[in-house]
Amino acid sequence: MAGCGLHARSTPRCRAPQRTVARTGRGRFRPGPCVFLADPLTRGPVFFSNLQRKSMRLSRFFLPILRETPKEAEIVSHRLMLRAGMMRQEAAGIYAFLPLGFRVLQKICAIVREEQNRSGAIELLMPTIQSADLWRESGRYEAYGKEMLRIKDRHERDMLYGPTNEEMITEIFRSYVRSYKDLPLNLYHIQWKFRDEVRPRFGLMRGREFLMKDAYSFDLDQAGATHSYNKMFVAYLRTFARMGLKSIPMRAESGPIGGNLSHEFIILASTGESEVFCHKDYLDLPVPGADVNFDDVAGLQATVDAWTAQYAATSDMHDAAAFAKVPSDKQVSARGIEVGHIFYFGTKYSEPMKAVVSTGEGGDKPVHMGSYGIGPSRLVAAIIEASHDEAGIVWPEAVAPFKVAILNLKQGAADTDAACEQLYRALTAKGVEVLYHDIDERAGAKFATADLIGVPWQVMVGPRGLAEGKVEVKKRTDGSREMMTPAAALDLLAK
RNA sequence: CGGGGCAUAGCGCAGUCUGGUAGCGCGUCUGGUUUGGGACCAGAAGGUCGCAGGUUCGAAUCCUGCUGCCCCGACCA
Repeated sequence: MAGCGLHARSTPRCRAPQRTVARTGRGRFRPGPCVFLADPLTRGPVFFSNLQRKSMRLSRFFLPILRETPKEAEIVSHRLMLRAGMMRQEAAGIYAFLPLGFRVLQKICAIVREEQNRSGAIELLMPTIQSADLWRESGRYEAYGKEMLRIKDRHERDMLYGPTNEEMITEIFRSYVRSYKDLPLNLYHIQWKFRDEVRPRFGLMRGREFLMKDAYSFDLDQAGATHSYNKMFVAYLRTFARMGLKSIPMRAESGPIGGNLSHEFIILASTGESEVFCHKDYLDLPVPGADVNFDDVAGLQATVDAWTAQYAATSDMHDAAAFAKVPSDKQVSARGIEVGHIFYFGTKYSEPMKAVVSTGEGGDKPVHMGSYGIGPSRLVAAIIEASHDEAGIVWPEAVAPFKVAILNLKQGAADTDAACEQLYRALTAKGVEVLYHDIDERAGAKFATADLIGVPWQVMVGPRGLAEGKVEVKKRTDGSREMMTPAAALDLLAK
């Protein structure tokens, strides 16, 4: 399915941290309902920023930490998400996001939205349930197979839980758009999808229900479609970079349509599902800034060219001979996880579904389309795969559920309680997202919890430091710590 | 869909071979002592042993069927 552009075929192999080895398919991204949360670190539009509480006291939060790992979890991200109380499995491949996980999902969605919007795409929201008739028009109702969850309503009408939305968006487009003057157009939404995998596995990495951001572009001709494709290409580079990830676009199977306009965006993670091969230079290529001009056709093309000039392929597209031509000191073979997939498929749907526009020269012609997917729910897991250590998750600041954790090392003592309270209020007042660990637990337990849930900064407030008027600030990424006055900590963390 | 495994307290497990009325660790609750890397003592609560049949005086344990979940493979335009 084109929609499939959004995912991919796959063949990966997942290496769990210690021993597990698993294979995974690539190709999907799962998305979900979204609430949007403004990322305090970004410029750009902010959406519904007040829907989410900035700060929380752990005593009033819902954070079911597990000390031991449920045995069904094999890969790191799955284990850590369960232990950190981020999600819960409700059925094979179907998960509930608990508050902590939901916050991360929202952060991811917010970044995806901002970058989609920046590139000129427009958000709408299509339903999860679709009519089979729509799919009969494109011929995919019969072609899709058992992966599609088919449902009958009370009137015995054939319905389905959407695995993707090409048909629906094409139907919407053709209902309103008649002229080339309304092009180009790129519409996207972030919605739950369902693909009834034969074998769901690896937690969020390959579930059946998943949140997906899928965008669909419409252009008069291939040249226009290429520019639309390039816009998404650049938006994707920015999106993943903002999440603290190094993503590398890799040429993907273009399928029966032909052409070479399809790329998978792979992030490197030692426990990644698939084997990837690429030129080392990709690791240092600069990502376009927020001021990139998306209307600059030549400029965008130059950026895309730079990002596709060198060798980069997943194992199933790997060409050993071509890779051998890369200087040996520049050869990188690693593991990766597919987090996005963009695809140009021309008139595959517009033709059978008659999505045509007048050309200005008399007559109509089917529009050229492309579809572009990102899997926010899969990204939650992918980011953990790419960023964790023995103690737990290490969130990149942009997607962290909270920026700071305040650990009261002696709950109930007047001085530490007062210092924590003051710091909590001051940070919150400055808009910093804080989780105040105010439960009466031993210091060690608090350290373990904070490390596990991966909050970027920990402020430890204990009698020892307070005696000198100081608190200790620890950075989760490298474990470095420094004693400083509460005022200095406030300064450091609120900037 | 083929192959393998698991299902006993919230989580991790023992008990099943050799039927006799369910146990350990963690967690939870009470009280006390503790308090800078997952404390200690004392006490307590918590289980249709996945479901349904069968064998038996008696089934977590043996037999049959079913369901769910996990892993490997196939699949993943």
